[in-house]
Amino acid sequence: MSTIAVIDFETTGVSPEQGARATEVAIVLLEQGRVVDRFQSLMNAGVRIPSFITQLTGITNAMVAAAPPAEQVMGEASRFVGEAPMVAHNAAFDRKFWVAELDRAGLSAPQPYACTVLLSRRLIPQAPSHKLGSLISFLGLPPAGRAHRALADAEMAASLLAHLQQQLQERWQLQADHALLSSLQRCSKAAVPGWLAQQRERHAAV
DNA sequence: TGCCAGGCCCTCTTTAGGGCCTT
Repeated sequence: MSTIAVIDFETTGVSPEQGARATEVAIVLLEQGRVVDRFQSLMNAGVRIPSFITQLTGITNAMVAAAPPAEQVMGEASRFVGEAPMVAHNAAFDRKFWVAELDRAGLSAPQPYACTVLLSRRLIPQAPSHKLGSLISFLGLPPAGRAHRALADAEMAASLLAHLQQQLQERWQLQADHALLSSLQRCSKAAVPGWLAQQRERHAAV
């Protein structure tokens, strides 16, 4: 049975190359569209949190100071994910921090990533916004607690991913595993209808 | 004080520019 790990980081900024560090990580394991396990932890990377980040996330310096070291948390997160493929909302962002924080902990990051922003732009082009919270609201999916906290955002991204997988199955009769989603996100939006028809024919021929 | 990234998409494009999305 294929397991997908949906991840979300809270951080001190947008770029590890510019010194930003992770402050919290959450991972939700999905199997056939259902949540089967969760991991969440604040982490202490030894950096101060900018005030606007505290306003955005609610994560304070005191909270992070009381959290376990970043290296320890990333080691636990890495073991939790294993070799499962990963998905995030704007995966380019979370993947950078996944790679950077694991590298600091002396660990590799071999997992492939897919992105729910790219997927939703292709499968839900009519959405007025492709921000995570906006998509959840637009689709009528249940919110999962405070936005901009890692577990709530990971739960919402998982809910969005399950919805996209269901859409692929109901509208195009495609079992949306990670390989299919990764291929889909590399298509241009204009090419999606033809690509989906091609995939369905291929699936029917098997 | 103000700014800082980067990959993707769309269009008034392709020898480019601006907006989106993440914290």
